[in-house]
Amino acid sequence: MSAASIKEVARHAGVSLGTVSNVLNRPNRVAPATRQRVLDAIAELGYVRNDSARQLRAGHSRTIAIVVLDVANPFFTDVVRGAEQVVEEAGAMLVVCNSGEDRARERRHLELLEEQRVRGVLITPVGHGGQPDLERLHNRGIPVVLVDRESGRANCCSVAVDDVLGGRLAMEHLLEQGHRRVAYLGGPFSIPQVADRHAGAAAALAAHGDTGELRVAPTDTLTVSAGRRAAAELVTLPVRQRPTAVFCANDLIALGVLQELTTRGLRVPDDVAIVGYDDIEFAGAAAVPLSSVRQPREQLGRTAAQLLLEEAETGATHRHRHVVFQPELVVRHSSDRPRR
Amino acid sequence: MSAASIKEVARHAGVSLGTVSNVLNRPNRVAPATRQRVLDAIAELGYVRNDSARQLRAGHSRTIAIVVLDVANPFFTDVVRGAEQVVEEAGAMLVVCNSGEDRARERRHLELLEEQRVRGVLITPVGHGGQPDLERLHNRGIPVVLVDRESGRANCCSVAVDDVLGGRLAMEHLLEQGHRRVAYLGGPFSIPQVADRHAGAAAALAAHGDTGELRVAPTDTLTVSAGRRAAAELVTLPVRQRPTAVFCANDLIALGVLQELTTRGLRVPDDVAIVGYDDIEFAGAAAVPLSSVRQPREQLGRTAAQLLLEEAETGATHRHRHVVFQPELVVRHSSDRPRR
DNA sequence: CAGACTGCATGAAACGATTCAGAAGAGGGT
DNA sequence: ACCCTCTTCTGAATCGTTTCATGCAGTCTG
Repeated sequence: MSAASIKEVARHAGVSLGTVSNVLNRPNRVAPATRQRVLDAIAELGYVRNDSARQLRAGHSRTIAIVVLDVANPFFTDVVRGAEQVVEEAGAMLVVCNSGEDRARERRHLELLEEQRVRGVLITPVGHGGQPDLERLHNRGIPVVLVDRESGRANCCSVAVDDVLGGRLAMEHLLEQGHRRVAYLGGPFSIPQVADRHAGAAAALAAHGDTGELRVAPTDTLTVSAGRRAAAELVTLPVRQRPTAVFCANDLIALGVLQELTTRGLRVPDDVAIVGYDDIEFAGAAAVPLSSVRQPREQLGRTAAQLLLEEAETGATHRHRHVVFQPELVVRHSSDRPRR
Repeated sequence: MSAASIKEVARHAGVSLGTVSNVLNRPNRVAPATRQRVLDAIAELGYVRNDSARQLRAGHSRTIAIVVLDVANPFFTDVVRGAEQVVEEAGAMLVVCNSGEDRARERRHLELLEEQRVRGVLITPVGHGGQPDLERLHNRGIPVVLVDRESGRANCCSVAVDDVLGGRLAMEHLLEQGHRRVAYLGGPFSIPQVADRHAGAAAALAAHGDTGELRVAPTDTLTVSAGRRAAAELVTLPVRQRPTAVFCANDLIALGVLQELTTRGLRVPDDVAIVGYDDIEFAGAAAVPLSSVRQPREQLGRTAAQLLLEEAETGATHRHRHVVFQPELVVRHSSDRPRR
């Protein structure tokens, strides 16, 4: 049972502590015969390294943490998968922590991670990210990379996706399909993504020159049912004022809109076209396959992890970088040119 | 920068090591005045406990790991959320590891977790769960709880959901709605869940007495596109042989079926009724809201974590338990009684 | 053959927290 | 004065690993 230490391995193999350690960490410094004896002893005793002792000595662990707003959100799960690839390649371990959009839980996680002397932290902070908690980590020499947040003038790396561009792409596409009355559904606008996507759409309309209208139908959350409610309201408009297309701040809203419109006998895309955002797995599997703006989610995770590892290795000489990815529009049927 | 140790705190406050430790761990053993001086020193130096040293001394960590087959699967994310609640309440930390259905990665994770001397492991193992890796953990005194796997005669606790019952509930419901030709879509049957759900459905049909048919349309995966393909094939049957209802091994398949049938002009539920399994978030938001068998996913996670903590505390005297939860059928519109 | 070098093995010191036997001092009782 | 008890504080020992100065043979060089 339990707890065979390096010392017992040494005794068993008839060598000293240091030699066993060398076999483990610099095998080629040890004569083959000796090495084999040690390896046999290890196998026989079922010895397993004690990482706590290692870390204590090393001053830090080899694990990297990612703190996400919601483990169940497909956006984050894909980011996690991306980060995982890079971290594991580097022989480290990725642990996933869930803040659940709760500042207190976020703080508690960060405290525990700090106690564990993690090698670095990837985080999408609750709120905008000017947290003093993050500041503290940084001061303590623990690298932090912001995910899907602009760090502004801040003192850490960040990876994000250009949401303004995403909004523009969606709007340009709708304009090309001939739409001139478009609604933007989403909210709250306190979420940077929601505001940016709208700003992009508005900019595209302005650049287009033609007269045209971008009506904003704010929602209180980014959920399917919020989408349904918003759609129900749009439908009450007189036909001549009713938007011929809607651009939704995310796919959940878009799915809600699709569902509500269909229920009320409006055809998508012939009566109302829809473009969503995020390209979640179900976007393509909806009753009418949904056009959507896709973000390079795994890529985001991979890059974030790379930046972190880089910073962890170079240390003080590190120069912070801010990587911004470009989203792409995936055109499916919900935004086909209406047949009239 | 970095690394204020307990020793420096002691010097700063003019007390000994042991006193600082007491302030941290048994504050009431220390005179209030002294305690305050120590706390001030801690605040001033920005001291943070070093968990590695703590663990080294204690012999084990306070983190609990959960190893899941797929971080992106809504089933597991809910289980994680449930486990989180319990683990955090107990003042421990939950780390999520992703095996991605890959035995090698699973093994690597377990090795690292063992090196870290985690307090316990919740796991849905790749395959059936007779792994020697798990055996090793157990021998080393690290409690293991199987999630969504029957441990058979095995030497650890387990939590699971009765999939046979779930299959029965779905089938009984369809029989009640008057269906006599039903298809079961799902696969591969090597997945215990797929086989059990079918077994339950078959049992319900047999118990019903009446003649009736349960046709099996095996799929190679449990995805939306697999569902579409299977549905496309069903549609080619002569109307008199075509099933009037399908029971799908999970919701993704069900959504695929719904989509394909709709595309081909068949009405759900009037021409074909559908019952899915898992009750994922999108089940209720589908074009036709989907009837589905719901598993108590968070509950599963909570209970698993409770069993684990219990075992970690009681130690050798622990008696393993196997908890089986009952699923429930959520009836929506995809299985409404057909109007004819 | 002295001196330099190489290859291999050694074991004490350090990392930082916890624990525990016991010292020091205060107060009470006789 | 003496013995007890109680509270409060002390500091050495300990956990398991890594590192590094050191030692010991043997080999090569001139």
